[in-house]
Parts: sequence; C-alpha cells; structure tokens
Amino acid sequence: MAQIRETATARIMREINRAAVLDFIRRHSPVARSEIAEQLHVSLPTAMRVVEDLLGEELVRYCGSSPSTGGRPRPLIEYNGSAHAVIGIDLGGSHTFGTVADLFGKVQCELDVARQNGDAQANLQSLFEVIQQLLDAPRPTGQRVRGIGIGVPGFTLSPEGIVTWVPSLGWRNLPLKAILHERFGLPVFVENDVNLAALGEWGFGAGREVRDLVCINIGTGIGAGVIIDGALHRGYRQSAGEIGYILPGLNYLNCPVTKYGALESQASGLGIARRGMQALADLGRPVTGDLSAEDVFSAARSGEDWAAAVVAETVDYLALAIANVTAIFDPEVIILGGGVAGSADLLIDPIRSRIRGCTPFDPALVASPLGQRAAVMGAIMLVLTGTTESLVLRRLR
Amino acid sequence: MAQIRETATARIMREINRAAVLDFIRRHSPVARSEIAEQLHVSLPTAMRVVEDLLGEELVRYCGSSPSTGGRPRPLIEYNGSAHAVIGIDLGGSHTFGTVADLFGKVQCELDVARQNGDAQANLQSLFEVIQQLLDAPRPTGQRVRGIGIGVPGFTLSPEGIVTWVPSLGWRNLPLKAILHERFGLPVFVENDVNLAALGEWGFGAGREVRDLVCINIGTGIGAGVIIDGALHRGYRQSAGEIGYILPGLNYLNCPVTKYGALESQASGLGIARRGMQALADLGRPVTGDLSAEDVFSAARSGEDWAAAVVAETVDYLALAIANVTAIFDPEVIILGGGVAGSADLLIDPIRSRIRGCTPFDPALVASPLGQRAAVMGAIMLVLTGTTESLVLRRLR
DNA sequence: ATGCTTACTTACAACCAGTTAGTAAGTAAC
DNA sequence: GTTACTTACTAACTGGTTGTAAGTAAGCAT
Repeated sequence: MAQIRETATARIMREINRAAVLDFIRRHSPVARSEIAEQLHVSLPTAMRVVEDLLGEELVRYCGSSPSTGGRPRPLIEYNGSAHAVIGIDLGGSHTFGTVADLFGKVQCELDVARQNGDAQANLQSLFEVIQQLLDAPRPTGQRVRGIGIGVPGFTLSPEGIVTWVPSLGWRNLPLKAILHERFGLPVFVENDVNLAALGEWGFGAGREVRDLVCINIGTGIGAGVIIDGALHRGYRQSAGEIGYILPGLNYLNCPVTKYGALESQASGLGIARRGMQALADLGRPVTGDLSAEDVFSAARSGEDWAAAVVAETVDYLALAIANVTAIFDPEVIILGGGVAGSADLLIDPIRSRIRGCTPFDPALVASPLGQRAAVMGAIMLVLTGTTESLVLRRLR
Repeated sequence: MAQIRETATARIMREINRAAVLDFIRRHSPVARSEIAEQLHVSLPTAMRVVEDLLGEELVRYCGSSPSTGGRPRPLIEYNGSAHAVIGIDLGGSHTFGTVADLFGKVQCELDVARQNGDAQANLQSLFEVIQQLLDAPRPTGQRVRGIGIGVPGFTLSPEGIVTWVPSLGWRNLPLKAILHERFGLPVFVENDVNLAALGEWGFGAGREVRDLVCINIGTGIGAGVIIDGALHRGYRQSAGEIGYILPGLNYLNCPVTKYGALESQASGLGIARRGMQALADLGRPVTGDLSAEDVFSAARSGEDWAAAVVAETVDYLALAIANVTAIFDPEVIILGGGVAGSADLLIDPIRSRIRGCTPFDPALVASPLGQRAAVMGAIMLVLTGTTESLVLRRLR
C-alpha cells in the first residue's frame, strides 16, 4: 500500500516556482521581472518576491536597465553564475576528470589524472586527492563552492548518494555522498556518468531549449541518459537508457550477455577496435599490439577501405539504435556524445541518411557540443537544482 | 523564449492533492481518512477537507466503520464508482466497440458494431448513433454520465481533442471533441487508442500499483502506450510508443517504410498472416482466400510445423522489441495487449525465455487482463482525471 | 459511571499567489 | 520648466491552501 501520486504543500509550490524562475533567468538573462511574470504566467508580485529571494542568495543580480519604451525603464536581472563554483568530477574508466567551474559552466580549473585502478579504497583515496586539489585551486574573490557533483561509470541510488556497483573502481554499495560530505563539508551529489552528461547537455549543451532529450554516450561502452520534462528519467531499476543492450538483430536473441550488451559489443569504442583488428586480420595484415577506435576513424579519413567498411558498419549499428530510440521515445533531440563522438563528422550525416524514412519522423540528431565536459556540466545542474526540493511539475499535453 | 518548467498556484496544489487522495481511495477502498493522511504524508485536516469535497461530488461515500482498536472506531470511506457512468468508445479498424461502464470499470452495456468504412462524414454519423444508443441504454437510478472518452486509431492532439489523422476513418484535422461536446453536452476526451489502452491497464489492469509502464498493442499494426508517473508520455511529435517502427535488424535500414513500420510488417496481425501464407506457399500448399493471424496460432496449437515456425519467428520479433523497450525505458511492467495478445499463451513464456540474459534486468512481461476492453477502461481514467487540472507532480529519484 | 483510547473538529497560524490601488521614475509634448 | 502620459514597482489586502495544536466526540474496558 503505497502512494502513486505525490502530494503538494505551500513550500513545494514555492520551490517549484523558484526553480521555474531561476531556470528562466538562467536561460534568458538579462531579463526584466515583468517579462518573467508574463512568460511564466505568474503575477508580477510573485515574480518580484521570488527574484527577491534569488537576489538574497546571490544567484541573480541587477545589471543595468533596458532602454525606456516611454515610461520608467526596467531594471534587468541577470544570472549571477560567476559568484558560485561547483566541483564536478567525471570518474571515467581509466581517467579522473575534474573541474572547478562557475554556475555559467565556465571552467576555472581542470584536472585530468590517469588512474591506475587499485582497490576500492585506493580509488577512493585518489578521488579525495583530486577533490582537495580542486578545492585548493585559486578562485575569484568572494566565490563560494556550492557543492560537489560526481559522475561514476556504474549504478547509483542517486538521491541517497550510494554507489551500488562500479566494476572499474571496485565499488559496491559505497555511501559516497555521506563519505564525501563528512570529509569536505559540502553538499554532494552522486549520479551515473551518462545521466550526468545528459543533464549537462540539457543545461548547457544541445538541449538548452528542450523538455525531453536522449543523450547517447559512446565510449568504452554505450549508454544513454534520458531527460523528461527537464528531469532525469532513471527507470524502475535505475537502468533506463541502457541502450548498449539494444539488440541489433534477431540473431542476438540467444546470446546472453556477459559484460557488454549486444549493441555495445559492436558499436562501442571497444567494439569498433575489435572489428577493425578483425578486418585487418582478414586482409592478412594482423595488428601487433593494440588498435583503437580512434585509429580506425583516422584510417577511414585517409581513405583506407577496410576502415571505411568498419565505420560504415558502425553507422549501421548506431542508426538502428537511434531509430529505435526515436520510435519508442520520440525525444525532441538526440545528442551523440562520449569519446567516439569526437568522430561525429564521420557518423552524424551517414546515420541521418540511413534512418531517413524508417521512422515516422526523422530524429533531430546532433553531436555533443560539450564533449568531454558534458558530465561536469551536469554536475553543475545537479548542484543547482539539487539544493531545492526534488519535484517537477509536469503539464500533460 | 518559452518556459521549460511549469509554475504552480494554490488551486493547482489543491488539484494535485485531490487527485492523489482520490486515486488512493480508488485503489485502497474502503479506507479510513486517518490512513489516507498517514500514507500520503498530508495532515489529517487536509485529508478531511479533500475527502469532504469528494463526498460532495459523490465520488466517494461512507461505508461502515472499521472495528475499534480500543478507541473511537474509524468510519471508512469507499470509492463510489457505481454512482457515475462513462461512455467509452474504441474506434477499431473495422469495428466500433462502445461501452457504458461505471467508474469501477464495471461494464453495464456493451456494443460492438461492424462498420463498413464510408467517407469521413458517414463514419462520424455512425459514431453519433453508437453514442446515442449507449446514452439511451438503461442505467441504475441516480447514475449520471460524467463524460465520453474516445479512442481513435491514429494521431490526435489530445488536450485540444482534435483528430489529426486517422487513415481508416478518413479523418483529418477533425475537431472531434468540439463536435461531440456540441451534440451531447458532455465532457469529451479524445485519445489515441493505444495510449487509451495503456491508461486502462494503468487504472484497472496489470499496471494498477505501478508508476511507469509500457502497454504494447498488437493488432493490425503494432503500437505501444507509455505511462510515466501515472500519466501518458506522448513524445515531442506525439509519436512516442510507435514501436511498430522498431528495426529488427540492420537489413531494415535502407527500406523506407510506406504504410507500416519494419517491425509491424513482420509481427503484427497482418505480418503474421502474410508470413503464414508464405510458409504454406513454400510448402506447395497455397491458400485460397484469406488466412488470419488467428488461423496461424490455432494451426500452431494443433501441432502444424509450418505454423509453429511462423509463431517462433513472431516470438523472435516481439522478444527483440521488448528487449529494446526494456533497455531504453526500463518500465516497471510491460503489458501485451491487442488482438494478437489473445494468443498470449503461445507468446509470453517463449518471449521471456528468448530475452533472458540479453538485458540488464529481465522485463516484467504480462498479458493484458483487460483484453478488448483496455481502451474503454482507459476512457474511464481519462474522464476521471480529465476533469481536473492536467498536471502531475513528479518526484525525482 | 469513570477513565482510556482513538477519531475527529475547530480555531488558528503560516505561507503563498493573485488583485488592486497607489507611488515612483522615467519620456514626450508644449 | 511644467504637464501629461507611460511604464515599473510597491504595499496592502483577499482568498486559498496546508499544517499545528488544542479541544471535543465516540466507543471500549473496567
């Protein structure tokens, strides 16, 4: 016997309106308060009161006036992103990428440390060190750190901040939020790295003006973050967006997956590299040592046939996955990110033309403008929205 | 410059709480008010006030008391579904299925009329007649009709009640809601039939205790309704859940679809029939006249090899689709409905075993308990929730 | 009857959004 | 420079909501 629909209180109502106003200012600043009231369909006093609060928190500030249109000119309000900093960490498979950025998403300090994955404790220790280093970096005077956002390549219980399982780091049921909060005394938010990248794209990247999006991340594996109504959709078992497990053909049905899903065994960075090596071996040119997906793409760029064929196959796999996402979900935009998306120029257009006509509507497919920084930008969004009640009002249409 | 996040007012807050309380009573009646307050985390006076309203609308009523636990016994409140009726219409490809049901989902009058599809105007006229017949059917004394819900096999703009495009009926940009409201003077709700079936399953069928579900409908074509947080997810272009367009293999990439999507050209009722006829032809036993999907299933039941093979193929296609839905959405439950789901006994278990191990988690797959009535049950949910503000409060987790 | 337990009622406080009327701060015309 | 006008903002108030807390009612046990 549990509730299915949520209930509301006056405080929640205020939080909802606060979030709406802040989000609006962030996306449209500088902007006048009367404009906010009009666009968000709230009364002017309400807009005034909320902005007053935000001014108090220094999340927004005055910035001059708009020229008069015949009457008293409107003071403009702008997002005061530079007054606050966020520590954003993206724990990749072999690297830890950390930044200090302000709430505009402007990166003030960047750290990319290779990590020889040790045991769980050693990896945690190395995370401590990275965070400490970032905290020690010089900041503009008066700028305060508002929180720490961490993206991990694995499963998390997000509001609780517990890392359920991250194979590459050896973390199982690690209460990371509590540990870091204890140590650094700051608000901490823990989230799956792919979800975090999706949030980043929604806040700062290709999904800024959008309610729903899917952000596909192609790196060692393949995963996607799903955003609905400006908030993550995590799924019943926290595994929505696990598109690496899409089956690209009936023949994949009887192969229980071990470590990697069917799609990602073919189209991920690892899959591309593997098929590249196979292609070379078939030509009687076996590779000694390692071949990377990057190598395959650059060989394709310089016109080598075997590589072009591997890329074409990759395009097929991704086109199928994107067509399926479109058919099932119909998001406003689909964003291609992750390491392999660095070669988006070789992928996007071919994928588009492969899909054309196969789905009711052609998907809006774009390459991630944020690239490697998507996840740390997501950390900013987490900190920004995470300080408020975690509720979203959804209008049905 | 548009808003992305919605704003709230006191009235909306009340509507949200009203909907939550009504939904709770509907699912758990009879129930005491103090229990409602406790379970929904609202104060007792709030629960009292909301229930008072609902009593006034006769949506709930008193029904005795629970035995005392030492103090004053609790009067129990129950859902008063039998006091109100809803006209639910499912406009199928060749039949119009209409019901009068009460808010419990108890069908009081059922009408299934074959329709020789004429022009748009004739089809509309025939709809008028069905509705009038249903309205004229005898009802329990005091029972009032609260609204009309219509499911159409095509695209709709739901809140506006405009039918964008329904090929089988020849309707294009038809303001059905306005037309029916004008004629019958009742609240009217228009929705895609598959979405309506999903709502029905959520309210009365296999998705009663669930926040997220996908309801797959296999009939002439294949489509799915997607429910997130107890409300339909329609997608940016109103085409979420169009899983008939899922690509079941790379070889489908270069075939622009005409009328049917790739998956549904194979696994829908029509696709099954077509493959059945092909199988027989290959055996040198060409069919004169028509073969239906039903025929294929019954042949499979009586042990004919060709039919078993066709069914096995169908299982493969559906298993792939369901695996992909699971990977992308991770719904709490996936429901198989529509005409072909009448043969769910031949499908569900084989699909389950084909998927096993291919996705991070095995999907919870069930056959529709509502069958043909799913859509008209959805009409009830539309009328029930449609009288309130169309907003849902979504808690993030 | 008395006391106890539980359910409910009432009154009130706190909070929030909307309305309305008034004030402030500009521009434009004369 | 004065006046009229326009626009932006403020303040006070209304209406609606939830929550708290104290008091009342209803049944049960002794």
